Amino acid sequence: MSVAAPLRSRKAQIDGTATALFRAQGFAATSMRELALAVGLEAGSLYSHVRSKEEILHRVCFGLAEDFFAAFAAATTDDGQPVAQRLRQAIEAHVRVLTQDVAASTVFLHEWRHLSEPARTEFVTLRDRYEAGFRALVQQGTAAGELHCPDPAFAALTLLASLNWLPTWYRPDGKLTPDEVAHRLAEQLLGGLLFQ
Amino acid sequence: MSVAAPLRSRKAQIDGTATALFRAQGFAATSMRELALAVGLEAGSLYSHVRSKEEILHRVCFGLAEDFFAAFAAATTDDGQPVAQRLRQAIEAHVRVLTQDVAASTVFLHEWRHLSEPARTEFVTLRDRYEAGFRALVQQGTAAGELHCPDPAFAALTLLASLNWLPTWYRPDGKLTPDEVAHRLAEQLLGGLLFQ
DNA sequence: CCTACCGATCGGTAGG
DNA sequence: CCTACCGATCGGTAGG
Repeated sequence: MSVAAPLRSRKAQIDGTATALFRAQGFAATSMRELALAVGLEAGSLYSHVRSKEEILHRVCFGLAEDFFAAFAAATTDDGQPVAQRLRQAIEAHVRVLTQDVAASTVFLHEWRHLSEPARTEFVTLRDRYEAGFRALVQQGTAAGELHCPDPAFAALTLLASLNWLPTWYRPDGKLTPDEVAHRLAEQLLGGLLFQ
Repeated sequence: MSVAAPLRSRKAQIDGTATALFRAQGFAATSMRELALAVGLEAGSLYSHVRSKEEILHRVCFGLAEDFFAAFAAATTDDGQPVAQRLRQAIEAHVRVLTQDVAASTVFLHEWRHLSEPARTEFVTLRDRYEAGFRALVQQGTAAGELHCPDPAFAALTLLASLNWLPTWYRPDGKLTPDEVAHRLAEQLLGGLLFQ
């Protein structure tokens, strides 16, 4: 007795479609009826798979936060590499997560304010912690004499900021692969930080 | 007979308050009743000063577009300066417009998609033209051997992108003045483009 | 997963 | 500038 079958994939389909709609129109301007139509269900049926509209947003935002943390950790595990090299890898990792799912990234970057408390505060805390990781790298690099900048905290902030506009212009079907984009961005941004 | 008095300033007050609300919550999530309350009127009274919710958005978006164009033009009028210097001035001018009204800038950067046609297309056209101005500078600078980058169009795009995240982190009451922020950003970004 | 529906709220208008 | 109100639409639920 009872269901069982396509529950998992239905939910994933709903999340994915919702992400695309949230990206294109914003969370507030996207209605559950619109989502239902796009996914081929009646409005009320959505609630068999999803508790609320905000629950979808919550999953997207915190899911991507996990991706960013995992990518950063993998990119910066110390192999005795110079700090500048680890920073370069962190930049490229960040870009790769952004390019992997542009829609989800846009939602992550812009729509999180529609989370209600306490989720909203939790999210901001995560973001701050992530930024602190970059800040630490820039500070270490500066202390080690590998980077030169008047204010490491400012440099780290604007460095990350430089990357986060990417979902606005990046096209997955463009002529540059994600890795090429990541490499060029790192090159362009680090060129201003590295000695020489 | 008839009114006359505070019409102008009321409208400006409504625009300003709406801009702050649009920034904080997004256009779609901001109701006219909320705006009315914030401005000390009843909901219906708003429509004595304003034709529609979208009209406010239209004014903010296109008003700021004018500011950007004017600032760019003033910053790049040729005094026989090197291209790199004109690019630096364009960057600083862009940052100064952004810092001058962070709320309006945020709306300009993010909420324009809630414009309906044909305004939306007009807006995108303006943005493209503005970006083309930066692209031309980077291309000229590269051709003149003042800048070095593998792909001027890519560099111009990401350069501007780097600046546009500013409203997300910039605090008018921070320790850096707008001019200092503008200068540091230009320094950090151009450092990676300039020879040496 | 659908039908039918709830109360709330939306942008905007009429008439003064 | 207010009161009173319009039709539409919203997120979500009940009951099957």
